[in-house]
Amino acid sequence: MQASLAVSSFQPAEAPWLDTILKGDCVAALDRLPERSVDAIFADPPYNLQLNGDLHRPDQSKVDAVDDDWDRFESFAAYDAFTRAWLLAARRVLKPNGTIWVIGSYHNIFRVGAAMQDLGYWILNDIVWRKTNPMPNFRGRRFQNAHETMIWASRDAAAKGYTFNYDALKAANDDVQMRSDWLFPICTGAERLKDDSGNKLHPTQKPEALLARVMMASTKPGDVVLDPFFGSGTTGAVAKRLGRHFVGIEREQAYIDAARERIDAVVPLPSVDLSLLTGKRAEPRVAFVSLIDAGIVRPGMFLYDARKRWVAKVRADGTIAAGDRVGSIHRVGAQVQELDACNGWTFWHYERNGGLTAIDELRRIARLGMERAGA
Amino acid sequence: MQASLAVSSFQPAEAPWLDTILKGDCVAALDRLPERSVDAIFADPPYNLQLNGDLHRPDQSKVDAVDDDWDRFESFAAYDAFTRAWLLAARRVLKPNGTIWVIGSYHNIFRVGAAMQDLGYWILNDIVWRKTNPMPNFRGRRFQNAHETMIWASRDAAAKGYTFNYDALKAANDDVQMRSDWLFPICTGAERLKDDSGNKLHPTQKPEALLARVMMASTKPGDVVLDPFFGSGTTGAVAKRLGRHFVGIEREQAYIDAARERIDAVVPLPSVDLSLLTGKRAEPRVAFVSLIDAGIVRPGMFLYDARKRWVAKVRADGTIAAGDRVGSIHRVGAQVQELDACNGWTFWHYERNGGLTAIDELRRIARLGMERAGA
DNA sequence: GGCTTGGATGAATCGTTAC
DNA sequence: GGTAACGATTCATCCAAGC
Repeated sequence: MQASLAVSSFQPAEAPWLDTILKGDCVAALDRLPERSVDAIFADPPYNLQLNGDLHRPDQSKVDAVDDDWDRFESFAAYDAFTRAWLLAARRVLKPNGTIWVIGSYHNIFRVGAAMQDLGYWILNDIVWRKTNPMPNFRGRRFQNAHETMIWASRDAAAKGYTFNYDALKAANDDVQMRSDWLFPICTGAERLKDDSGNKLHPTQKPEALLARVMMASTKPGDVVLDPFFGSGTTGAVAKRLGRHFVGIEREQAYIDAARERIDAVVPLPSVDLSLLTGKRAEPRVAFVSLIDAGIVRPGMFLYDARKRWVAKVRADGTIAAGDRVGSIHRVGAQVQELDACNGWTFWHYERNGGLTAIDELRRIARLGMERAGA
Repeated sequence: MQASLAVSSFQPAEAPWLDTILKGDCVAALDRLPERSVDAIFADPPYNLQLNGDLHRPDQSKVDAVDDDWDRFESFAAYDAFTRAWLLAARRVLKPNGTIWVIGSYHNIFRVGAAMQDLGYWILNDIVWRKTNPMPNFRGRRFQNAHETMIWASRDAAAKGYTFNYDALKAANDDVQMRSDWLFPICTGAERLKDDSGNKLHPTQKPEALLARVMMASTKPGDVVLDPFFGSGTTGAVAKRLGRHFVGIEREQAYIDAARERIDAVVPLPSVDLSLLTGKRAEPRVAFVSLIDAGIVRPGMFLYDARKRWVAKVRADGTIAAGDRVGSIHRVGAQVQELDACNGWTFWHYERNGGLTAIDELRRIARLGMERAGA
C-alpha cells in the first residue's frame, strides 16, 4: 500500500464562487452555479418536524425545539415539492462521478430518500449516526430517538467512478471495513456556536467529526464540497481543515456572518497529514511478461499453488502452461481450479529458501525497479 | 408504578382465524379479516433489491442472493402500488390504538415510510437493527451494510392510547431508556430453519430476539399480532412463546407447513421475564480513527514505541506513517519490527509529562465516553 | 473428550482497462 | 461502443473434520 496525494484538476481562477457562501434561496443559488462543477454535496435540509404545541421536560422547563419558519411546511406535498426542487437543482451541479449526502430524521428522511430514487440518484448506503448523548424522550411514550440517518448516493446507477477511500477507512478502523453505523457525540461545548446572548446560534449544528468522516470517505484533497443548507458552516470549516474547497448556500445573513468568521479562524492541516492511504487498486499495472523482460522471472521456471496441488511452467511469451492448459497466470489459475476467475498474482507461488512465496512479491520488486527508472 | 397484567377483551371463540396461517395473497387475505381486529402488525415485505448478475466472495464462492420471484418488481411505481395496497388493507384491520412495524433496507424503506405517512400512519420511531455479524462488502466499493431499519407507527396521529411498555423496557435496559438502535446477531445456527437438503428454508428469516423485543415493547399478553408476510413464521413462534396470539398470511404452502410445525413445537413461557431478553453487551471495540473524531488524538501527533526506536506520525485519515510505511497502527507497528502482527494499542506510545504512555490509555478514555451509548 | 483447523455462509442494489 | 482480459476483494460465526 502507498500514500498518494491526488488533487482534482480544478482551477480556482475559473470559479469566483469557490470557498464562498452564496446568499439566497437554495434553488436559485444552485441554478447560478455551473453544471457538473462540484465533487460532493452535503445537505442538511429542514426536517419538517410537525411539532404541535410546546414540549416540556419533567421539571417543566421548555425544550428549545426546532420551530423556525424555515422548518414549517403546509403538508407532505409541499415538503415533497420543496425536496424535489432542491434535489433536482443539486443534481445538475454535481459532477457525473460525484456523490451526495443527505441527513435527516424519521420525520423527513423517508420522503427525501424516495424523492432521491425517483430523480435517478442511486443509493450507495444509508448511514446511521448513533448519538452517544441523545436527548431523552421526556414523556416516556416512545423509544429514545438516539440516531439520525444519512443517505449516500451517486448521481445515477451507471456512475461507478465515485470516490470511496476504502483502504484508508479500513486502516483507520483497526483493519476491518467501515460499517454503516457510526458513533459520534452531538455537537456541544466549545464546538457549538453561540449568539451574543449565549444561546445556541443554530438549532441543528452538526458535529465536525461527522462531516470529517463523510469527507475523508468520499472526497479527495482539493475536491469541491457543496452545502446547499450551510447554516453555521460546519461543512465549510471541515472542508477547509481537510484541504477541500467548499461552496455554501444560506439565506440568513446572521448565519452567513457567523460561518464566515468561523471558517476564517480554521487552520488547514498540512497536506502531508492529509494524503490518503490507497490500496492495490491505485498501483500501476504490471504485466507478467515484464517480469521476464526485467530478468526477475525466467522462462522454464516452475510455479505452484500454495499447497502444491498444481504446477505450471513459465513460457517465454509471458504465458504459463499447466499440463495442456496454456494462458495467462490468471486464466490457467482459474482453469486448474475449475473456477470462473482467479488472481494469478496471489494464486501462483515460486520456491524460495525451501518454502513457497507468492509471485505477487516479484511484482512488488518489479514495481520498485520501475519507480527508480521513473517509469 | 404498578405491575399490571392487562389483557385485551378479545374472545377467541369469535375468531376462527386466530393462531392460524391464512394461505393466499396478502391483500386478499387481509380483506377477509374483520376491521379493527388486531393489536399489532409486524410486516417484513419484499425489499425490491434490484440485483444484477452474480456476486462472488474473494475466495470465488458465489453469494446466495435473494433472487426469488416475489422480490422482483417492474419499477419503483409498481413497488409503490404494491406497498400502498397492503399498507391500506392492513390499516383497516388494525385497531385504532394498534401499532405497526415494518422492516426494510435502504432499497425499499424510504418508499415504505413515505407511503405510510401518505396513508395517515403516524411514525413513532424508526428503529435501527444493528447486526453483530453482517455480510461484508466483498468488493470494497461501499460501507459494509451492517443494519436494517424498522418503522414503528400508530394508525394515525390522534391515536394516543397505543401500547408502549416504557417502564419494563427501561428496567430491562439497566434502568436507562431503551434507545432507537438495537444490537442483535442475524439468524444463524440452530435457530435457522433448514429444508430437507440442509439449505436455508427461507432466504430472509429474522432472529427471534428481534421479534421478542418488538412484542415486549408494543404489545400486552393476550394481544393479537398480525404478520402479512409470514414466511418461516418467526412472528408466530415468538408470539406463542410470549403469550400473544398471532395471525399469519403466506402464499407458499412449503413455508406454511414449516411454520406450522415450528410453532407447534414452541412452549409458551409461564411468566414473561424481560431480563431474559437482554444480553450482556460486549466491550465496545474502538477504532483508532474514533480517537481523532473525539479530539483525543490530533493529526500530526507523534507516536513512539516504548524505547523510542521508532517514531510514527498520525494522519487525518486515521492511519499512521513511519518513514514510507503507511497503514493502521497495527500494520505499521508490525512492519517496523518486521513481524507478521502487532497490537498497535500497546506498542505505540505518546509523550505525556516527559514520559511515554501507551495509546491504550487513550482508548480507555475514549471507551468511557462511549459506554453509555452501548456501542 | 477436547482442541484446532478448515470450510461454509448471511436481504448484496459490490470494476476497470485495453483492444 | 462492445468485448475480453485483467485482477481486486471478506467479517463473524457456526459446524464438521481431524488430531
